[in-house]
Amino acid sequence: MTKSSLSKVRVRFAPSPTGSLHIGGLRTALFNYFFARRHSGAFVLRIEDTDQARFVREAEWDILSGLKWAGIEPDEGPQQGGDFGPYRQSERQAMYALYAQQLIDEGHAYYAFDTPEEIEAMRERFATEENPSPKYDATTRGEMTNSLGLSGEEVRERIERGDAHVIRLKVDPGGRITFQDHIRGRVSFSTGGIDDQVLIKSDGMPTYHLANVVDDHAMGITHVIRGEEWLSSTPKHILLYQALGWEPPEMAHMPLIMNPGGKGKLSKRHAETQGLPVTVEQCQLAGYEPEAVINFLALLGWNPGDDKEIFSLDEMAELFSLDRVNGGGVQFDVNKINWFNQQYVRGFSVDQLLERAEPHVRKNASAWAAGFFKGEERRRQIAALMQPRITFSKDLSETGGYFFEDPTTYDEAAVKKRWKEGSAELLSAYADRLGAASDFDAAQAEAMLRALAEERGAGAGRIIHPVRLAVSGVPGGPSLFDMMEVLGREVCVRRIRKAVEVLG
RNA sequence: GCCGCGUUCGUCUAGGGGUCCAGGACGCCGGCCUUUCACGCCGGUAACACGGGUUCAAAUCCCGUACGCGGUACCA
Repeated sequence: MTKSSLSKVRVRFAPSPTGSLHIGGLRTALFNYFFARRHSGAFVLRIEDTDQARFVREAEWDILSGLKWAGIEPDEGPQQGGDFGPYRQSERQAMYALYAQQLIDEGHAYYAFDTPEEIEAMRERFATEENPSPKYDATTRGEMTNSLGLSGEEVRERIERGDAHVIRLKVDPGGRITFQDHIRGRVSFSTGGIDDQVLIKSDGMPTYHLANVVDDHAMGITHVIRGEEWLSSTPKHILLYQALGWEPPEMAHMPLIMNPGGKGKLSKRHAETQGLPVTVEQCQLAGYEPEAVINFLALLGWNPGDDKEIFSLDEMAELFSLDRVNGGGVQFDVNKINWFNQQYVRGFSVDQLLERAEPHVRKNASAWAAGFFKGEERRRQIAALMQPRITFSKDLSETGGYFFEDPTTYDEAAVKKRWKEGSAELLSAYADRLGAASDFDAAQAEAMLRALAEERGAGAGRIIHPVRLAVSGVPGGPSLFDMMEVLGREVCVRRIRKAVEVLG
């Protein structure tokens, strides 16, 4: 019986607050969240702020709001509290110091006084072709300044004097660490390849390794689900669990999201050069719907085994299983995430679509954006007409401006193709009839147009296309007559006459 | 360099000894619908990294090679 099968599942998402929430991080959070929900467990947020140099004040807020946007709020965390707090590592320092001391007392760890320069010198001294980067480990620690070689007296003296020092784990090189990874199966490392890991840094802060192990244990974490970049740290962590006399949690290392092309982890730098949304913030700005983003992210490396692709958060949480997560890295495909977005946009009710578009429209200062908020019913008509033609809800605020403003230019290629000899005359006649008609709606506009075409012995297309051009300025868009009805008679007549004047 | 993980259409994947001359989705290309553009529908393109085993039978199991990625910090 493993520990996890006996106790309630507890997982954690443990980002360090160094910047905005990366979608790779969101995906890790998502998988943890799914696993927790699937097993009726708890999803814990822990902030790993032990690196003072890289700490970013707003990052914690950013992470939280990113998770909230995605719909996965933690059950426990710095904001929501919980029985295992505090949830920021900077507030748990005393605990790390306590266990570090215990490790020293029991001979599993030692003080080291070497300066970075001295360590660098050691590396240079022992570097060979086969081993270009020697480690601080069993083979070299005898050469260094640490409590293993110094007398107890001298160690005490140095510490009291305030000499900079760290605490290192004493790794026995003769062992082998083997563990069962839920995604990769059996994974095995020789301890000979592991250096004497720093546990407490000279500023008194714990390193990731110590803090992580202590907290996962103290917080009752049963399953560690994290990115593959941690796989080779896992034996260090298991060594720590052993030294502390604790049972390690279950492990699962997720495949990484790679740049398009497969070169390296998806990076912010890459995002900038290729315009990819790499952070939650960028996703929001680009107008992605959260449902699309989480659906896309979840299916990167995981799938429930059938052909279905569109899943709600709840469905995924219900179906999720670590056994169905693949081991290989996955490339970010902007086409696919756009397709997901389009699927969700198309599935929205008109009111939902409008609701999603609104914040984006508000940022748009154009005259027509102002017009967008004028008539409720009209806005709904426009949204309904545009819905099958857009990928992002915010496209409502970026294409289809002709619903609000008269076109000022006419698509050149379309003019060349559609504006023929006689177009001007036909359009003038059509405008006259529209103006004189007793009624005006889509059906009327169409009937009049077709009647005119027939009278003149011309195909309806000879009028439809130039009218579309006159009315919208562009070659594509919703059904011409629906569009005309929404615009209203006066506007249509005005635009047609204007086009006749401009295009001759 | 060393250690670890990975490798099915361009991409995300199904499949885990016979049902696979490998299925789905995105993309791309054609067609239908529509006198627009989309949507939708129909069709097409395209893959088991390579080499050895094991087996009556291998995409599936084993070994090796290649390639990719990750790690190799007082960063997480």
